Amino acid sequence: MKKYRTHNCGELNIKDKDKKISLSGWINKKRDHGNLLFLDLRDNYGLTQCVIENTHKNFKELEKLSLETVIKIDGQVIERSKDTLNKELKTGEIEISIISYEILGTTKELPIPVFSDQEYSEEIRLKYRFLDLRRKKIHQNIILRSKVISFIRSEMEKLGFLEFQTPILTSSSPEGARDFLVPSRLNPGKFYALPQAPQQFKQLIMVSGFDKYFQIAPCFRDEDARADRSPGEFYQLDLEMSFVEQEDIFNVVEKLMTNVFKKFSNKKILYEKFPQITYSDAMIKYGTDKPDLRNPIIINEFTDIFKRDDVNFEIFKKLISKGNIVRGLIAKKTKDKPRSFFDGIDKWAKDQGASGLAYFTIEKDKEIKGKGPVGKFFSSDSIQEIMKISKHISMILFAMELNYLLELLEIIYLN
RNA sequence: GGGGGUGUAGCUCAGUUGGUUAGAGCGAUCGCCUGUCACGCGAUAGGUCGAGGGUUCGAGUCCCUUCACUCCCGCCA
Repeated sequence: MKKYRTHNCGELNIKDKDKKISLSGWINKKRDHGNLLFLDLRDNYGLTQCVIENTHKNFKELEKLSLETVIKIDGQVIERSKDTLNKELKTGEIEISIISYEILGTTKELPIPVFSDQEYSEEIRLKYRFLDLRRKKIHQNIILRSKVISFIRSEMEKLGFLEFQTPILTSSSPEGARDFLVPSRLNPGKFYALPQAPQQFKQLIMVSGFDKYFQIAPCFRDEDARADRSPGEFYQLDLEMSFVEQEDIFNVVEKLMTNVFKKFSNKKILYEKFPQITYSDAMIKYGTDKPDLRNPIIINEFTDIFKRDDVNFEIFKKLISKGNIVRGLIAKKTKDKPRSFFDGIDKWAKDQGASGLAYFTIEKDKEIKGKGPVGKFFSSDSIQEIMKISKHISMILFAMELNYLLELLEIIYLN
């Protein structure tokens, strides 16, 4: 018998029935029925339910052990009766009848429970990082990250890339972000910088003729955090190729990204070949150089509508004559929204620094007409002209400046 | 650097218009319970209401200062 375990907590099943085994792990959860105790033992690989009855000499001791105590259990694999199977668990067809146990590590009272889906503030999670990383979801995320990175390495190698490490302590490079600085003991008053990206070193590699380089590279930037941006330090897949054009690089990255998502995600992959949009097209249609193409809304050009004689929106007409343009969003299913919905959007636009938001909804009862603050300025004909863009529109928003529109996309999409 | 929000039990949170002894769930401790898998039931312990100052007969609640966390802006190829 091995000292700590013969199996891990995720591998025993009905085929191991009657085997004498040993497991080591953390007590994930206890269910104490007084004369019968269930104890879920957890390790990196999974959970196994162990069971002991009050006729056993160790029953009272095991009952007293607190969660997260690390123990070794010697026992026998037994088949669960049909009505006590747990299909949620890989090991749910069996359980371990405890023969003896040994405490490997005790615990104080836990500041945060491991067995819980409750969310905790980052502050408390980082303070007790070792407990946070024991929690199921976080633990599995870390395992997933390891597998993704390892997969990326093997894919890059298959594509003929060589992996290089580059130095961390370096001199400052003239990039946009502020450098992290590390004082030098040997040169008092002088500092190393941490690399914002492996820029200089990979260029050295490439001019030395190594042809294809990649690195899962640590990058350090001394800038403030954001909700979606870790402060200071992150990793990026960094790559360089020799004697190639833009398309060659797209081919490598597209293949890699689709393979990663095919392997690790169940989500539908929308594009094997990434859509290519020029910067100017993206700015005109979406108002951003990183559009989310799952969002069907695009920004339309309405300057000509406002030039019509049967449209009497004088403020915009005046601005157009000075060379401004009018662009707008068409939103669906907004006709029956309460006034507060529109006021909310208007207030939001003002919060963003705009003077306000011109909008109207379209009524289609007897004749087509515009409703809302600026609806009366539009003739039936001009609205029909707008509806050529989409038959299903019910609201239209105008703004004179592109920047405000792009963020409106998001808020309307969500509503 | 600027603006907003939050801070109450170990954790997650409630606390009305300023008014008696500040509550709940989970966790902990103790007791009961032989088929649970978020087991169930009962009891007990646990509080500098972030800190400091002020207003008031009286402050978790109002005001000022300060600290921490958090979100947004700035910043980040």
